[in-house]
Amino acid sequence: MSEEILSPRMQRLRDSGYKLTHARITVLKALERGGGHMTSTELLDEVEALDSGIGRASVFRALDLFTRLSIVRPTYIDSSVTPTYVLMPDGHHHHIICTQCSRVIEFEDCGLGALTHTLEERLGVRLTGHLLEFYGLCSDCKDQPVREE
Amino acid sequence: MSEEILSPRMQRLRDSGYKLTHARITVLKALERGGGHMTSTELLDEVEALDSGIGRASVFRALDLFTRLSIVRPTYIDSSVTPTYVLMPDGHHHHIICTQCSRVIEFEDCGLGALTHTLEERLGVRLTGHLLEFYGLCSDCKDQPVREE
DNA sequence: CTTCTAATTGAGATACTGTATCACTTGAGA
DNA sequence: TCTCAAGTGATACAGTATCTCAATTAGAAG
Repeated sequence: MSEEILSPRMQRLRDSGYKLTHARITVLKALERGGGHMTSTELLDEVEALDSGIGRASVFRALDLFTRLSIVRPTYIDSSVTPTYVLMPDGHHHHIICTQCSRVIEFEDCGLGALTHTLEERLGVRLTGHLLEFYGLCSDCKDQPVREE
Repeated sequence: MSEEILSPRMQRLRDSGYKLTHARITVLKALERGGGHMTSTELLDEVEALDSGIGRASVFRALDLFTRLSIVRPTYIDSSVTPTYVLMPDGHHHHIICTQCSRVIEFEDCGLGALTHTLEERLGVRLTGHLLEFYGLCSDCKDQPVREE
């Protein structure tokens, strides 16, 4: 395998003391294909398409590991039954979730670099990433009353 | 019932056109007792303790409604199977999650008021709340290598 | 390259959480 | 008080994540 070109994420895996296994690499590829937002079901399908030999358990184990490494982050967008896994390219991600129609609007600038630094110094922690979510009504839902579907 | 003293949250419920039912009030009380972070299981237990006549379905329905009103927000702190419901007193909440031991450290100031305003103007949305999560290692886990338990 | 070993995996049974259904009850406006 | 849409409780059901364990594998050492 062409292991000479390791993506930064795979590098991070190895540097943290984890093995660079076929299953983990495949899950990472599937996540990257998904465009950043994927439910576990969508991910399982994508992994299945890439390599049908990989078991469910390994996919969930990889997700769990990636979460701990801030490569990915589960969040609740639509259903409470299935988290959506958000890929965090540089350890962070920001979006707006419409609480009416579940539309997700992403945005880039958050200006949280300074706060990250302040928190690390003040609390003695080591921060590897962050997720900023705003909730509200998108431009389409804004003028409709808040009601159940 | 002493309905004369309505908490701001209950007021928000009614103002949005929802009935102020016994089940919803009880779920809100249980959430407030829980100190702000509760899994659905913990919440079900707490509601059971307050009034054993309330059914599971109503608790989940209330959570769903409260989520849409930004009274509460589910987030995945520990396991991906059970979201933790975070009470958002003023529509927003901020915390740091240790990806090693799952400890949650809360902090107050986020300085996101200006960004909220900018986003509303630029994107034409109506924002009712936000959740800011930082991930990393707490002061206790910082010096240990990243490993599975 | 071969050996070695702890880490990791795959399969599927299992556990558990959230949802759907439906007859009954209730909040709140008239 | 009356009325009825909104909401509820019970429970069966659906679907997702976990657990277990024998088999496999990544990567270090020789």
